Amino acid sequence: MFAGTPIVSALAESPNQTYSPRQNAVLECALKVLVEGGERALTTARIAREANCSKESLYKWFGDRDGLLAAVIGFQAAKVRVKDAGQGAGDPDAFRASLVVFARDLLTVLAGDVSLALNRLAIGQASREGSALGRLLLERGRRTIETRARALLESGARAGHISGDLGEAYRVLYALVVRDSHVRLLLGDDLADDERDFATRADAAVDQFFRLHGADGKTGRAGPGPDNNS
Amino acid sequence: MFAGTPIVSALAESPNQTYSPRQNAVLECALKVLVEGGERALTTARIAREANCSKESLYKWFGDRDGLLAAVIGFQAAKVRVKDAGQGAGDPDAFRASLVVFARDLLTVLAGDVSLALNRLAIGQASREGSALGRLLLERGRRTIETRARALLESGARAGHISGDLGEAYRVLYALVVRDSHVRLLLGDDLADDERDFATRADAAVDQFFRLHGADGKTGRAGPGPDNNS
DNA sequence: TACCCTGCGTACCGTACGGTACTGTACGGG
DNA sequence: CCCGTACAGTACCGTACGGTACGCAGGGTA
Repeated sequence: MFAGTPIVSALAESPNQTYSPRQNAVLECALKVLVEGGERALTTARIAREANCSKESLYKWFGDRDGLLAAVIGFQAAKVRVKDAGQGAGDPDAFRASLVVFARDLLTVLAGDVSLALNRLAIGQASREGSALGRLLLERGRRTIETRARALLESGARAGHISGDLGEAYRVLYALVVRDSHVRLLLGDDLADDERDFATRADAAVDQFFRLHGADGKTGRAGPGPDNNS
Repeated sequence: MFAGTPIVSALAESPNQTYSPRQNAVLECALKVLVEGGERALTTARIAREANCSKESLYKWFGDRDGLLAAVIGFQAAKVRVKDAGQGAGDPDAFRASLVVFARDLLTVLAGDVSLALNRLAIGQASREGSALGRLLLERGRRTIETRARALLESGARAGHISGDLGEAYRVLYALVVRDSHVRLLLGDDLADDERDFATRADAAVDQFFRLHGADGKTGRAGPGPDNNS
């Protein structure tokens, strides 16, 4: 996913606390436990046992359980990097293709086990404690996605492919791509077969996006806008 | 019909399980506790204390804690009724107004304390236990909203105001109205000022919906296409 | 009055978890 | 060789919770 691609603007990580390799290994282990068993399984004893470390070390490194959870979220967010996808903005087809790639990536990330587990964790803690984890997740995870998309849209706007407010355009694109799939997945619902086809969904969503925010007349496709509805 | 004898799982069958007034009062109280303090506060002891009943009664009525949670969700869902809003379909303006009302109601419900608390509860339990609560919530809560919207859209389609597949239209409408607000609220994020203006949001979303699914040329408004972007 | 049923209040039990303290051990520098 | 540091492993403690058992009051019935 972020394998060989070059890393772009990794956001000013001033508050980004870094950990030693050993601590990162423990966090990776905690993440695995979280994904496998949910929050209920994420006990300090289990993490310590799974990671072959002592509970005392956990508390020395991360303060308390909440600090550990925050570290897990920050650790995962640090692994996600913004792909450099703002190229080829001059060509309408290339721009459209970039949007489709973004949409497909977005769906893939949101539907992933790790993302779902972390979001469930943050949502479960949102009621108490001022939703610190939720804000952390939004700040670290969502921000990177948004910056990537906005850079893409901005280049498209400069090339005259789309019109309208960029922030509004981003939100519309996000809505058309994700729809209610994220919440339903968080609730444990299964996506329908056609909903699982992220490539087709991304394509259709970008079509609809261009009908709302494409520069006048342009659909982002070679031919006029399709009408595959019965 | 004697109430209180059978201890059913409340999840499997008997979807129309009804409770005595006393039990409903207890469930109402449990709902209040849940909204105020989140799942962590929803302990059997606290419910019993708050509702002036004994823990033993709770277990006799609802089986165990999970049964109680399921009963709370079912109890809340039973309070939500589908408003009969499919009138005036012949008039385009009235049809559009009905959609706007639906959109505003949808946002209001999803942003409500009770809805957020129940969704957080179900999401927190989604990882373990096969996400029974999540399915219950989707089945009871979402279904009613969807039926109302689909009836509305169907009447609009019959009157020739919109085109395209109805299911697709519903999902697009939902996406344009809700966007990512639901997830962000679940995560504890605060909506921006303009996002909190549900009336304006509903209006704009319906505008966009008509541009995607309105019968050719029709925007659902008296005048030409709107320009609500800054 | 005797009996029974319902349900409140509460004491109680087992367990699980967060957090702490203690011990043993490997390592590295002086 | 000694000492400080870091860390694994584990025993331990206080607490909170789910779930159960028991006592007791009120009301209905005969």
